[in-house]
Order: sequence, then C-alpha cells, then structure tokens
Amino acid sequence: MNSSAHQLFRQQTIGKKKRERTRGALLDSAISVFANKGYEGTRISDITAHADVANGTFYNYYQDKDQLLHDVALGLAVEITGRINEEMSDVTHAPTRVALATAKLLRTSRKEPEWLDVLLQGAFIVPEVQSATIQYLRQDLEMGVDQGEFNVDIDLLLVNQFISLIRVAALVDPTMSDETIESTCEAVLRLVGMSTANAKTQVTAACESLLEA
Amino acid sequence: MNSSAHQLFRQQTIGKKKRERTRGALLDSAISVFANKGYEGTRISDITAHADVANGTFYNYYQDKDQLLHDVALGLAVEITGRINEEMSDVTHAPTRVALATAKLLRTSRKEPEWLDVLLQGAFIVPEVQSATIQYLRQDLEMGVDQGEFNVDIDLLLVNQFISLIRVAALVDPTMSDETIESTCEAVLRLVGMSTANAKTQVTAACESLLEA
DNA sequence: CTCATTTTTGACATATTCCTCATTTTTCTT
DNA sequence: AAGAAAAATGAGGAATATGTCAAAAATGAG
Repeated sequence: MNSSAHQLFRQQTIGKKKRERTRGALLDSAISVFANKGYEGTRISDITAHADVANGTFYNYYQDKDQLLHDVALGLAVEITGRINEEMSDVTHAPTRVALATAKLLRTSRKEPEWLDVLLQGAFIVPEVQSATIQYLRQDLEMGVDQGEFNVDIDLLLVNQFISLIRVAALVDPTMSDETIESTCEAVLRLVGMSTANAKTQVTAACESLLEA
Repeated sequence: MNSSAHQLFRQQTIGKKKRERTRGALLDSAISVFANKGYEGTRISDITAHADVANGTFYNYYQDKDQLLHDVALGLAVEITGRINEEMSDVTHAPTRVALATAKLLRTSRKEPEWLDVLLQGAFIVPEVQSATIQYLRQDLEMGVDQGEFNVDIDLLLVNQFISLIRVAALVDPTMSDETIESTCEAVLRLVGMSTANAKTQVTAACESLLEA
C-alpha cells in the first residue's frame, strides 16, 4: 500500500534517522486512513498496512490510536495555521484577515482534502488540538471587534460556530469549489455581524488578492 | 438496566401487542446508547442490555445497527419537527418562525438532550433523515427571502450551515442555557443576512412569546 | 383455561481486533 | 566490513463482537 498523494510528515523527516522516518510514515498513513474511515472506524492494522510496516511496529511508536491522533492533528494544526499566518503577516484589517484565512484554509483543503478533515476530527476530540486551532482565530475576531468591523460578542460559542462553518463546507462540497469557498467566507463574515453586502465586498477583494499571489 | 428518563417510543406502543412494545423498548434504548457512546461506539449488546432483553432478541427486529439508527432518527425527526410545526401554525413572519423554531428545538434539547444528539447523528449518516430534517427549515428560509427579511441565497450549503449552528450549541453547552439558546438564535438570523441589531430584536421577541406559552 | 402461535432466550460457532514478545533483520558507527 | 545497538517482524493468546438457532417461555384468541 502506501499510495498517499501528500507526504507532509515524511518530508519533515528526510535525512533523519530511521526511527523518525518510520514515525513520519505512520503519521502520513494516519492522515489518509483517518480521513477515509473516520477515527472511530480505523483499525491499527489499517494504518500499519497503509504504511507498509508490520502490525507490531505501531506499538514501537504509540500506545494507542488516541496518541496517534493527537500527534497527527496537532502536527497538521501547527503546519496549516503556521503557513496561513505567515502569508498574512502584513494584513492588519480584520475582515480581510478573516476572509483571507478562511479562503486560504479552504484552498488548502481543496488541494489536500484529508488535512482539514483530520485536523477537524482532532479538534473535536483532542482538547490540545482545539486550543491550537482556536488561538489565532480568536485574535483576529477580537481585532475585528476593536476595529468596529465585527458587531458581536466573541466567546467560545462563536468561535466554535465559526469552525463549524468551515467543517460544513468540507462536508457539503468535498471538491471545495470556488463557489463553496466564497459562500463560506461570506457566511463567516455575516456570522460575526457584517451585512450581506459588506461581506460580499470583503470576500471579493480577498479572493482577488488570492489569485494574484 | 433500562433507566431512561424519556419513553418516547414506548409511550407510542402502550396497549399494542408485545412485538411493538419490545420494538419500542429497543428504540428508546437506542436513543440513550447512541447518545452516550456515539453511533460507531455502540455495540448491539449495549442496546439489548439497556433494553433488558437477550442478545438474540435484537435480530428479531433489525438486521443491523444501521436499520435501527434509521428508525430511531427518523422517528425523532418526525416527532420533533411535528411538534414544533404544530405549535407555530399561526406564525407567518419568517424571522419569527425561524427564531421560534430554533429556540423551541434547543429547548427540547435542554429537556431531552439525547433526542437532538441522536437526531443530528442520524441526519449526518442517513440521507432520509437529512431530508426529513431539512424540509421545513428550507420552507421557512425561502419564506424569509420572499418577505424581504433574509438577504442571502438559499442553497444546500446554507441549510447545512444552519443545522451545524444548532449542532454546535449542543456540543459547546450540553446544559443548553438560555444564553446559549439566545446566542444561537441570533447567530442563525445573522447567517441568513439579518443585522446584529435586528436579529437581537427578533430573538428577544420570540423568546418572550415562548415564556408566555 | 387451553394450546397453537408468537416471542424470547442464551450458548456457541465464527470473526475481528488488540497487543506482546522472542526472534530476525536493518542500521550505522567505527 | 564487523558487530553492537536499534528497529521491524508476525505468529499467537486474550479479549470482544457478531449473528444463528434449537429449545424454552410468554402471549392472547377462542
């Protein structure tokens, strides 16, 4: 087996010792299997088979599925949020930041659908992953309130509502069409209290700047 | 075992023949077990144990877990949407209908948290349950657009975004406080394009009329 | 109350998954 | 290239779940 398109973790372990390379293979396989069978539905043997290692090898690295999900999802969270934040370091307008981040995230999901899927599964199961995921989002939302652009209370419920809109996009349209991306960006801006017209304007601008890059 | 608070299906089968009563017990037990262990996580034996029947009895009624989920979730969908719609038969103002329906649904979830949980699990797994759940919602949303109150395109994505906001409420605050209910009602109205202020007004009015009843 | 019919029972055969560990194979330092 | 350390292997025992069925028990119509 071992037919993943992506190679996130193996990429990170090239040149390192065998131990780290095998761990990378397990992590990459976990992404594919979790995404296709769901966390509950995957068996340890699914992952080892996908990674082309023996059954027992798994236990040289993890004690159980939970630990693996923790590492995979946290790794994805760090990778994805890191990338997006880096690319937006010069954007200070909160609505633009939120629209851009959402669009970039959903674009990532178009290229690597399994990443967002597994990240979100982890965010709903592993508290630490949830914190890591929420962190940046909350900052941008509070920034928007300070700037007088978002007209809503920022609390845990709102942040989770935001994330659930992302999740729904991936669920309803796994191909993640441009239309789905734009609709979702507009929806999150409406959720934080912007008018339909205003949201549309922001999203159009953000998506154009995305095409230039 | 058999310590459910609710008795939805057994209530419906009182006086009927033994066959229907046992089926009712299985359905009620399924609600509790699915809600507490999740669909994937529940074993047939969990359900029979909870229903105080022998293992083999399950197979006199259903071939597998999927069929049981289908019946349970569809039964819940019919029961819940039926009740809510009946109580709103005289309300014609779309924003009021949407706010009221959302508040009523979340109130139901406060009294019977397992119902909404299982209904939503079913809606994401069984297509027929999804249709049944979406049906009324879509009507009200389109009514709101026709009335010029909702400013947004009604499509499958939007309807699912709506449902996901309901789901998040149950996830973030299982006790379903008044605050959570109101915040969620406001959020769904913002999602469909109402202003923050306007949404607040509608929700306040709707929740007051709810207290009178 | 009787007894044919319906329903329940639970032991068991089958199947799946988990996890261990003694052994083999690979790695990589010198 | 040698060889000690690290890593991988996979057979197999323990645990758990599924689905069947012949026998036992409960039901309810007459």
